[in-house]
Amino acid sequence: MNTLAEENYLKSIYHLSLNDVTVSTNQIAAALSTKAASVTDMLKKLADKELINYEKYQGVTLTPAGEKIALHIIRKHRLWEYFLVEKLNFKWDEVHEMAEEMEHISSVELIDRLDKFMDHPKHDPHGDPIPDRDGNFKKHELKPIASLNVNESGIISGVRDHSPAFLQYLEKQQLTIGKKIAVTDIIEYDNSMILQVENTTTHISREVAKNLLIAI
Amino acid sequence: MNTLAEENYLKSIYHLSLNDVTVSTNQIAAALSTKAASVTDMLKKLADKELINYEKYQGVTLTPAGEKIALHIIRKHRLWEYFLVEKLNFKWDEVHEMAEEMEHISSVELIDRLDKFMDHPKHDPHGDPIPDRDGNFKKHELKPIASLNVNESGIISGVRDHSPAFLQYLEKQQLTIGKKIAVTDIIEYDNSMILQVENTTTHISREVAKNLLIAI
DNA sequence: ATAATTTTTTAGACCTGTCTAAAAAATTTA
DNA sequence: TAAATTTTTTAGACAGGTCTAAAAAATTAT
Ligand SMILES: [Mn+2]
Ligand SMILES: [Mn+2]
Ligand SMILES: [Mn+2]
Ligand SMILES: [Mn+2]
Repeated sequence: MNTLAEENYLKSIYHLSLNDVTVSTNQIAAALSTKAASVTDMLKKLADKELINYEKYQGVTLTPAGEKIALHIIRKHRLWEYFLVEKLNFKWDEVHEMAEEMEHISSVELIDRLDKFMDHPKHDPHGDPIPDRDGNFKKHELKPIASLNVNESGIISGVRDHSPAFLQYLEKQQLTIGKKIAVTDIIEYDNSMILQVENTTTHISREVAKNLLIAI
Repeated sequence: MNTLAEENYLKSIYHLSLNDVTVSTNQIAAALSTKAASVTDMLKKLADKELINYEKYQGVTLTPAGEKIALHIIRKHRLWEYFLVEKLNFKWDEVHEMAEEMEHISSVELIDRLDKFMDHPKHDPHGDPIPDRDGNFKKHELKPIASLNVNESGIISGVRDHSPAFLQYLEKQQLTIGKKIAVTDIIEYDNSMILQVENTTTHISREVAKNLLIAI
């Protein structure tokens, strides 16, 4: 159907489209750790297949067909991540690279059965929504803890940074998905925040507060 | 590490080596549905990597390193087949193509956890042995039902033909792994065999009898 | 033992996906 | 708005893997 490279480009374009309406050649190159010239080559191929809208120098957007493919890859990625954590007991910081390979397994029937086997999970281990087989999901509105004021609270529901280092740090601080947090103080000097997390008090930097998301 | 193509070649050579000490270029080409010229190209690469012993015109054998890789791919293939049947409820004739893709997922930790998740199965859904992480397995000695005489019996433990058509036929006749069978009669005219399978009587052709294996 | 046939290898081409270097276009700066 | 800078595209090359056609070696038949 589509090559591995094509799938990875479509997925990257989809993710980048969440922040910008149109996605640039250089953004894609950075996301895929490749060179701008290679991206241009691939954009032509994807445009020929009518998976993206592309005018040279104007950046790209996904066509409905391209978005559908991207969402299917993302569905597979997140279902496999859920499987790895819930069934094989991996930690949430260990599963991304494996899922990067597994998301390219092609069988639709397989992924539907996997979905059923796990009781149709709605979110992956990092709080990201899992699209259904038609690509639909309700995008939960999240905001960073950094946007809270003192005495405001919320439930941890996602992360903006998916790096193992960040995820391991959060795990150690018990700042995991589903935990209720409240802001007890904000240090004026560096804008760092003191949080109440269940029975314990935790001090996080502004940087961390920006990358840790709560449900609105 | 190794490319997908290299892994498929090593696996094919391994399987072909079970029937012949040395494996020919044409045999590999047929097994992989490719051309002899392509095989020769790849054999040079695998010989350069010291994964096969290759002298031109002399056929090939796997080196210990090549065999280790082949067994690891086969381990993954069979564990995924077991997963698909036992956990996702696929039928035994549906899983091979999916496993052909899944066997190339690289993580060793993943496959060890999968093995543990399923309680270290010793055989795949077709009765083939699953190598352990070091590539060891006890090769069960099997013989075709065709080698039995009247009144002899055995337990169905494997198949020689893995095609969906054959597997579906066996399923319909209840001739599945683990079933005890006894030969009640052999028809002289065409050498077809009458079997007692639990409470029912089944009539199978010589062709089927040759491809259905019992433990010795 | 020679000829005919089959198997295997070589030669040369092509496709995908990547790269570097250089040219062209767009954007930013002054 | 002209110059400097940045972004993007083009040109040309290369590696992996495949193919067809033809040559070479091995095997089988006569
Ligand atoms: Mn991920
Ligand atoms: Mn995730
Ligand atoms: Mn199989
Ligand atoms: Mn099998």
